[in-house]
Amino acid sequence: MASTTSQAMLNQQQGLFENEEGSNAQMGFFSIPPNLNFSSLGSLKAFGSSSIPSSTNLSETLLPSLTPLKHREDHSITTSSDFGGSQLLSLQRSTANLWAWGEVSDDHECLSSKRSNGGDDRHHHHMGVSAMKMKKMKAIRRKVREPRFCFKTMSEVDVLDDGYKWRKYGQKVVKNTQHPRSYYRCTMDNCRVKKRVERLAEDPRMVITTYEGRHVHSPSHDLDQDSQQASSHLNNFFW
DNA sequence: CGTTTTTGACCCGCGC
DNA sequence: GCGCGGGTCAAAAACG
Repeated sequence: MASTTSQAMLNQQQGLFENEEGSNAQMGFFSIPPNLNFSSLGSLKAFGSSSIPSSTNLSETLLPSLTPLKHREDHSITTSSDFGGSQLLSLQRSTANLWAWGEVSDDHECLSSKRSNGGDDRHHHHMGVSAMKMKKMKAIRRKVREPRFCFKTMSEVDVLDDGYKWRKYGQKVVKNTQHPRSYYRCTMDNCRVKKRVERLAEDPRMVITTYEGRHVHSPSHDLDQDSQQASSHLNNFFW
């Protein structure tokens, strides 16, 4: 099985994030420059609304080194150097960009940006808790949706090493796709962060990773001082 | 032997 | 109400 990998160096990544209130979420989309590899991204953290000044330009304030991506056609396919045998490409497509501006809550809805009026589109409530727990805590309804952060990468490996330890708890074949979606949970107890990994149907080389929740701890797999330093500007807003 | 993965069952929301 | 699709559970298997 593809475990974590330092091979998962990425030439380019794109991401999408959402704050805690899903409906009026403020979302941004960024691309990560080639000089940032995934290991340094590993210290990314899903943010909560508390840490995000909602009225500011995210791409400017939060991610100074990340360039906001405009909707555009990109033809560039850059062959990478190969990292330990795994060859990576950096490729952007307009369809991918379309996806990125969609909803995070459902990957298929990601593809079709379907929210139009800002009325009551709270119908997909999609909670991040299991049915069982939902039953148990019937009284305590938590309507606060976990913050989510989702991005896609061009990678041969499905599960990218983000510095945290994950345990797989499910796998589903989603409709109209040939690649299954995998569900992971952070192994740290009391930490209920989940992540979801799947390959894009249109382009199986693309891996979509969706994080949900915030870690209540630091990465288990320790980063050396340098890499922490290197991504310190990210740490203000992520994990 | 403890931990993780696999995988079918189960639950739930939603559309018809 | 029923069926479908997606998310999670949990027992068994696999792994180290």
